[in-house]
Amino acid sequence: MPKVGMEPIRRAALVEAAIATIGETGSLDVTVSQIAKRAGMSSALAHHYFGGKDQIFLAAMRQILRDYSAEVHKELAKTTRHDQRAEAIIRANFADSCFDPSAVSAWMTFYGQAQTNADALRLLTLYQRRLRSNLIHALRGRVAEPEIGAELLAALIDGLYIRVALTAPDEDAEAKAFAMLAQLTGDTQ
Amino acid sequence: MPKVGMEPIRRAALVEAAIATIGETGSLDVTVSQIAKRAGMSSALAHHYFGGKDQIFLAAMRQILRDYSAEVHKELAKTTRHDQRAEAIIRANFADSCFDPSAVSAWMTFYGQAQTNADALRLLTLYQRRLRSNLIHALRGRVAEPEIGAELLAALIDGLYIRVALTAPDEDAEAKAFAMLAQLTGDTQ
Amino acid sequence: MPKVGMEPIRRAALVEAAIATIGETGSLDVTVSQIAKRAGMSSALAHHYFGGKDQIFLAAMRQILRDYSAEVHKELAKTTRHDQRAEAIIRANFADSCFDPSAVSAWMTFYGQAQTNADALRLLTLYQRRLRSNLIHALRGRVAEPEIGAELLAALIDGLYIRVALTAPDEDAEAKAFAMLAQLTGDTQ
Amino acid sequence: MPKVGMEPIRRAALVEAAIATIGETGSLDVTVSQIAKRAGMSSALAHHYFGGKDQIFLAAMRQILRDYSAEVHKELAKTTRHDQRAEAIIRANFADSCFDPSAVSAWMTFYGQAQTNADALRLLTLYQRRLRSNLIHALRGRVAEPEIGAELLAALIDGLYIRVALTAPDEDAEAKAFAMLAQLTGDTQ
DNA sequence: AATGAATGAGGATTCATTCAT
DNA sequence: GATGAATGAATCCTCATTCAT
Repeated sequence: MPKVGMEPIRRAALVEAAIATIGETGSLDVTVSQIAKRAGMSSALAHHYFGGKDQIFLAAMRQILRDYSAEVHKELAKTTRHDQRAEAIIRANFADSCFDPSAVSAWMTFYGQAQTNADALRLLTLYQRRLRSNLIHALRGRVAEPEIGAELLAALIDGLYIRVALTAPDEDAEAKAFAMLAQLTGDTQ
Repeated sequence: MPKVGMEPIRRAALVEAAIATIGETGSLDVTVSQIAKRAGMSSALAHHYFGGKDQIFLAAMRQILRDYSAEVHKELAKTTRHDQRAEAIIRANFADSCFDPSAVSAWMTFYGQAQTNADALRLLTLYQRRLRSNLIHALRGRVAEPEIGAELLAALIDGLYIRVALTAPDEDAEAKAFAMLAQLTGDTQ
Repeated sequence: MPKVGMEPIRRAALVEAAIATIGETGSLDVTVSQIAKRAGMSSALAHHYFGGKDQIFLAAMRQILRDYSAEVHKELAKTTRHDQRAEAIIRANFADSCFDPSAVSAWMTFYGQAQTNADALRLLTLYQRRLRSNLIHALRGRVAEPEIGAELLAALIDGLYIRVALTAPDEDAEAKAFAMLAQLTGDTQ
Repeated sequence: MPKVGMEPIRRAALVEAAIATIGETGSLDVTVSQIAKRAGMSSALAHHYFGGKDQIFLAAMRQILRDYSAEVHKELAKTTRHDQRAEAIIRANFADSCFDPSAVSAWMTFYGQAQTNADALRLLTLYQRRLRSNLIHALRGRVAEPEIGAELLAALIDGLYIRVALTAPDEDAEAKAFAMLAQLTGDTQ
């Protein structure tokens, strides 16, 4: 057991533990000690590596976004047909991994944080910009005004996500987003 | 200065102060003392009337929902034409009062709370059910499947609200919701 | 046991406890808890009344200076002869109370604090200004240049105090200061 | 790059870094890590060489005293006339190097430390004894009672130093000490 | 010789909550 | 009805110190 080069390992463990703890608790009201204990180290070490609670949270958020991006890319890679890209994005947004309690909690608290924490807001904005530009690209050629269509679809995705994640876990959000897409593209269902 | 019958006045003052304080802080990280001071009384009294912090928050949320409902009813009352009801609901959801920092903060923290706090979740579900049923009613006769249309429109409203409230304060969310409605009803703009 | 009007009592108790604790420890490395416990209350209450550790220390320093001032006035009040005032001031500066371990500790840490803490520096300057002006007044008519004489005598008093307080507890500093005064006034001893 | 014989170099670097850090901070509230980093090594190594924080401080104090002694000897070496020695000592005590922020800080914290730390007290006593014996020697033949004169002058030097270092950086302490010396020796200026 | 890793202990501060008046 | 008094519990963070490599 080498005692060198632990930093990335510890950081990753802490980020994972942070997400898990937030997920279990359902809020940001988790202590550094809880996270550190779950990650198998002292809270002092957590501070040593991250500098403070906020930065642990921020790292966790970045991880969530990375995971989400990976999901999107995975789905996009599955198809080569351009007219299937929007569907792929929708599928990614409603993948099971997105409804993992940890992810839901992190995401919701994320929205809360964005009001106070500039870094959180920046990350959130980044996510939204990416989703929007992905959708614009995917809708080009399929709808008359891709910008507007993307905006609507993006908002719908966020809105459906919240509904399903919070209040209606059993609904098929994906199907609804597909319906909306059909509506936008004028396809007959 | 009568010393009796103060309860409702005190409670209202506390609820108002709670909303204002949450709005200013941008999070639920506000102390009972802050709220009580703003309401012009001791924190002990706040506890006396509400029993605890959580219940103050809950009362504040109820108030927010009441305000929101009032806005909806006000808009609905402005028109007698049934085919204007959906528009009225949209207008209510994007009224200036909904973008008041206090309201945004309360609403976002609400989403966060809903994961842990059963009462918060119940209130949130209530809101969503009401919005949905209002929309179903409003869309009846205008779209083929009012249930699905309502679902889409509701999700879109929530999604647009989050976007605009958090990351794009200058965008015209109302116009987009109208566009979506036109899309659903098949109206040419 | 009335439960109202405790603030001044608590504050006084804390200040006294702070001085005593600093005296016992011999440094500013004392915890708020220690002070609070000695004063018979929780550390939370200490914070409640003073706002923070620094302010407790500051209050303690003010108390030390008040005590010192009282000593000076007491000695000055003992004589009506103007040509005895300098002697009175010297006596006050070397009164037993000034060599109380608590006072010595507080005074020394005071010097240390003055470099970092603006308030501490202000208090220290105040003390020095007062001593100087007292001495100028007392030397007027007895020496050719009261300002310079006062400066010298004041420095000598501080210097002797430090020596005696720290390294030579058994020396008679007062006698030396009298010798210096005689030197300045040209009196034959 | 030889790996042997580093000890004295490391120790010297740490001592210098300690003095500089104390000077910058204005207090003893500096961490071993800060000192070690400034000295270009890990805090673990600092511990390895010195055994603990206290010993680093002590070494720093010894260095300060060494520097001070060097200043005294330098000034004494400049003159061969015995009746100029007292002046030389005074000049050394108010040399610019003595008012270097680092030195002032170290010196003041020194006074504070002396109450708790036996080693610090020993060093301080050593300094005072040396100053006193230097002055006695220098005053022999110039004043009737060199012992008393030395005592007075030593106290005056310390007192003036504190005043000037802490509260009146622009005053000419040296001139005042000269005035006092003239007073003692009965010289007309 | 040198260091990154790791922690235990502690400390200031905050706050919801209770209680005597 | 109302409040000042009071606190226990908790939390973030710091730091000297130790140890394996």
